[in-house]
Amino acid sequence: MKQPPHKPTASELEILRVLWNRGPSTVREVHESLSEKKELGYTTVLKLLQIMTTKGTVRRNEAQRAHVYEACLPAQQTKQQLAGDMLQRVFEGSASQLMMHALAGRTSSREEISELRRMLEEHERSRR
Amino acid sequence: MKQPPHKPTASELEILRVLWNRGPSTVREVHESLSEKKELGYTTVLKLLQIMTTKGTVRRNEAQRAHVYEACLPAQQTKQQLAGDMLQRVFEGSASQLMMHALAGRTSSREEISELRRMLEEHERSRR
DNA sequence: ACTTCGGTACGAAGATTTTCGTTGACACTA
DNA sequence: TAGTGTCAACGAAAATCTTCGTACCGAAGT
Repeated sequence: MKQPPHKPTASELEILRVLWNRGPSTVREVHESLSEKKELGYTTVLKLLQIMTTKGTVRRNEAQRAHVYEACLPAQQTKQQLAGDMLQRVFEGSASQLMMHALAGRTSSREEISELRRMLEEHERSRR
Repeated sequence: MKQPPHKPTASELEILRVLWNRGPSTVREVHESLSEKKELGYTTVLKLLQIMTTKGTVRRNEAQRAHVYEACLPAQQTKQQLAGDMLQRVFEGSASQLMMHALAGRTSSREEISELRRMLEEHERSRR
């Protein structure tokens, strides 16, 4: 069966972020990367990766003794899915509402703001 | 103990949205509102509301026989928390990335875009 | 008084997530 | 070859979420 892309859980997302940043990695590598931030057993990471494999979130290459995992979908696609999901579930599709709440309560640098403006331009241009 | 505001689960969010839209409501009212979208038992909603009460997500007024529930926090605050959380967890704090992915793969109306631009103006103005 | 209706409370089952401990395979090395 | 370290597989426990069935309670009819 062709399953729709699963929405990753919080832990799965942490792992995906490592895979996106590092590229294909072994369990050890993912574990080391995550350990910098918080304590977490090696087998915990292994199990997560195994589950994600059965879900089709990641695939693995077993050619080496230490299997090498990589995300099935590009970061772009999953991030877009997550953002779109929240856009609907929380902000009823209003992107400006989403942005307003994301920006509230933080100080954005001048660069951030001009980047936002640039992105908006671009989006508008490509729209038609 | 003073608990930090809980991040609502998917189901809790659906309920919160009803409470935000309708204002203080009875279980029946929430249930009816949710039933328009999907089938869901009355007691399921009741239970959820009870759990949310113990979590401190909602509070209830028991003056009437049918208790009246309302969200403890204003929509604005919870939404801000959710958006900020995703901003960090998925986009490592980059608002422009968030916006790019939120806008990708959907056609935004001209109004939506100018609304975004307006927001950005305002945010920039209030920044200094 | 008896029944019915609209409500709460409670318990519990099933699903999913998160976390590890243990076992056993394999390979390197002293 | 015995010992040590690295790895995957598996099972399982604990926590959390989601869903409802059942029991019980009071008010309103009849």
